[in-house]
Amino acid sequence: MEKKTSILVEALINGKTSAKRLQNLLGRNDLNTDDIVSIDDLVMDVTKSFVDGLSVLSSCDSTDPEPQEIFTPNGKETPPAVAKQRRGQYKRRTSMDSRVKVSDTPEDGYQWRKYGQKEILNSKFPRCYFRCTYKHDLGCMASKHVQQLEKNKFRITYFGRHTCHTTPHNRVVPHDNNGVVLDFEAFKNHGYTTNIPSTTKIRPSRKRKSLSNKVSSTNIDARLSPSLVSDDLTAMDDLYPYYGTPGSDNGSSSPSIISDGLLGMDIFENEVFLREFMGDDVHDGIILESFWGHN
DNA sequence: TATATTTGACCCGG
DNA sequence: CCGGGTCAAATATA
Ligand SMILES: [Zn+2]
Repeated sequence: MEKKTSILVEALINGKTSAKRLQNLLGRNDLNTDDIVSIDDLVMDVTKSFVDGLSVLSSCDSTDPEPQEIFTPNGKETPPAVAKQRRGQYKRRTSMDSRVKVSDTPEDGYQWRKYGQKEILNSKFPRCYFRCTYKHDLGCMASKHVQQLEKNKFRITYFGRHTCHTTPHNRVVPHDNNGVVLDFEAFKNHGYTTNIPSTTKIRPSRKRKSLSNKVSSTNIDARLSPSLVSDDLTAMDDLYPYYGTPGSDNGSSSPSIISDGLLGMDIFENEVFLREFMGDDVHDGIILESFWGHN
């Protein structure tokens, strides 16, 4: 049966996909508890694909005759003509496990690949669909939908989580930029506070170089939301920049840019971002630190 | 050459 | 059938 074949194929493809993701995950040595859970799930998925596939095979092997190849009467294979464009089953849509944020920029530091765009009823702007750039290379299943609500206002819905463990792009190296202002007001305006558990503690650390060496602390405009303020602004001790920009800049040209801009903070996906405001332009820039961990 | 975007067809649940 | 999500061939870009 064609139906059974498609079920079998789907099962095998699921197994292959899960095995690929599992391979990627096992290739790492800095697994967190989330990854452990993922590994468990992936093993279950692979097992299930075998069970499903075997189930299909055993059910049709004795009953149904083998499906014959289709030939034209004169022996030539049926030409696809314009090709049937028939596609396999689409992957199951998962509206669960989604997170939403509204931002004034569709960028978030991750590398995405656009795979679609749709006009949405009662929406002024089209909705754009993205998946992680490393979906195929690393089996990362993260994706997002971006709906522009108005000028400089985007609603971003995230699905799945990044397992690619790549560092977000577009990073800039902050120099010793005295006089830079950190505008934590950006916090409140992005709706992040509602997503931050009140019990969340900023993990203090003395191992790392204080950021106040690089940014004049007297100029820090700390208008953080109350739950995040406190003396734990020493949590800045825990903030340090990653280096490296896969883009065009070589890191030496960035300092002047930084010192001219206004910096704001961003929190997303357990990471703290510094963002640079240059007039109307906002450049997502520096990942400072993973925020609250699971272990 | 290789990778990213565009875009209409395809898929699927309601 | 419709609306929204996805696929993939054609196209663009470096
Ligand atoms: Zn990813």
